Amino acid sequence: MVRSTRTVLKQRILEEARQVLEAEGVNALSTRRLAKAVGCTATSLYIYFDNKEALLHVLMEEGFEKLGEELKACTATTSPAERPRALANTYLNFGLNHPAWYELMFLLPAERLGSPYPPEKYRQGRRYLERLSEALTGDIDSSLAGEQTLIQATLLWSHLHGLLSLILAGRVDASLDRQTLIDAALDRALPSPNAKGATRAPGSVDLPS
Amino acid sequence: MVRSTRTVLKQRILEEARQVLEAEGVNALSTRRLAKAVGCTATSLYIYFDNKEALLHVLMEEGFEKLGEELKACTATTSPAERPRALANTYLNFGLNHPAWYELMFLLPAERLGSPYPPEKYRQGRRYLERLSEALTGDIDSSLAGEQTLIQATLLWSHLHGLLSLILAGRVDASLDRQTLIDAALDRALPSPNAKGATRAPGSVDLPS
DNA sequence: GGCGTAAAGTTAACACTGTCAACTTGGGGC
DNA sequence: GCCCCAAGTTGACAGTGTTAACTTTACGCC
Repeated sequence: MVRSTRTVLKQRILEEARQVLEAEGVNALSTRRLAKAVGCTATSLYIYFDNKEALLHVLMEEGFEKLGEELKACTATTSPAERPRALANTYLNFGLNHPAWYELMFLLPAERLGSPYPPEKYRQGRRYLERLSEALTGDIDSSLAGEQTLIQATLLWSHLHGLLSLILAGRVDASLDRQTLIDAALDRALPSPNAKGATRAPGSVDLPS
Repeated sequence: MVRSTRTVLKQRILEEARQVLEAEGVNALSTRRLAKAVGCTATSLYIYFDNKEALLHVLMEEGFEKLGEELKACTATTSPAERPRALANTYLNFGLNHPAWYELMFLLPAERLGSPYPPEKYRQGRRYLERLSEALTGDIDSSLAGEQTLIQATLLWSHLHGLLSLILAGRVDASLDRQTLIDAALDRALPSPNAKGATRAPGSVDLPS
């Protein structure tokens, strides 16, 4: 291993990890493989990360960052009325377009990530819920509405997450059109169904394949 | 290894697997561990199962069977009106009371189960959807309603599955009462919300811990 | 400019995992 | 009583995450 001046190795490892994740999914990530691809030994990884789990946490936070920015942008460019549906679409699109990232962030069993995922790292995740809550309550007095709003936001999240899980795992009936299913889910999950008919709602999901 | 007359070893392996699954979760299941606990070598497993995946499939089918029977019993003992909510409660209870089984059956990433889960083994799973469809349409002309009903059933399933996933992964806000959340989910997810107020609906979820 | 030190990386090993080829052993049928 | 085939084992391969002990290298300091 050529000793790199002022360790860029960590970044090269992470870059390789990103590529492997996107190309082959989360369980193709192995310490030894990353090390080999990057040209060092497996133990060198432990200079920069406490363990494999810590490496995955870094990746997860990158994912949270990315999703967070997309949701933020969505919030900024939509009216309060259309915001809930637009946010939901953004969330779904993220999962459909980056399935491996979504699996890493939300689908990976907690045990494989070192039992309790550090709570402070969930703050970023909580922000999504707060953003959803704000959107659902109309951006005002979100803290006043309190529990009831948090419940509604959690329910919306669970619905989106459930649908995404089933789709990504390939468990939905193949005869069902994905977009139809998603539209129906949004109509059901969102409080204000201004279903005017066949016109696609703003920010509708665009399928990857 | 004492040679057992007329192979009971397979059953002993499965029994041990069930115990490990329930006691320590799905990723505590390892071929060598099961073999050691049962008193044979790891390779003996391959006499009775093509591979580890095949063993897990057997367990999964047992789980499907169990869930299927609970749903069947629920269908038999409820009126058409209360059936959808009762079925949903049965599904949720199964997941909450047997988290490891639920993880094995619905949460395990498909890749870890040998890429395409044999489609014919999904028939059992499809039955749940059909049962849901029947319940949602009022038990009559379920085949006539067709796609629209299948969509609604899939949406209900995805909602229940999403909520269960988040709860089992410990990702819902700790300040939220689980039962409150579940009740709210059922009110939202089910078509006929005869929410008469504080009276608990029949077949309401009873929490395990 | 040589030198010591601490950081950066490596080697070798441990304890696991799933899986296979080749071997041995034992019980039941002829 | 013998033979055969199924049942089970041995030993190995390739892979996983991880650790302790070692070597190498870059950099600041006198």
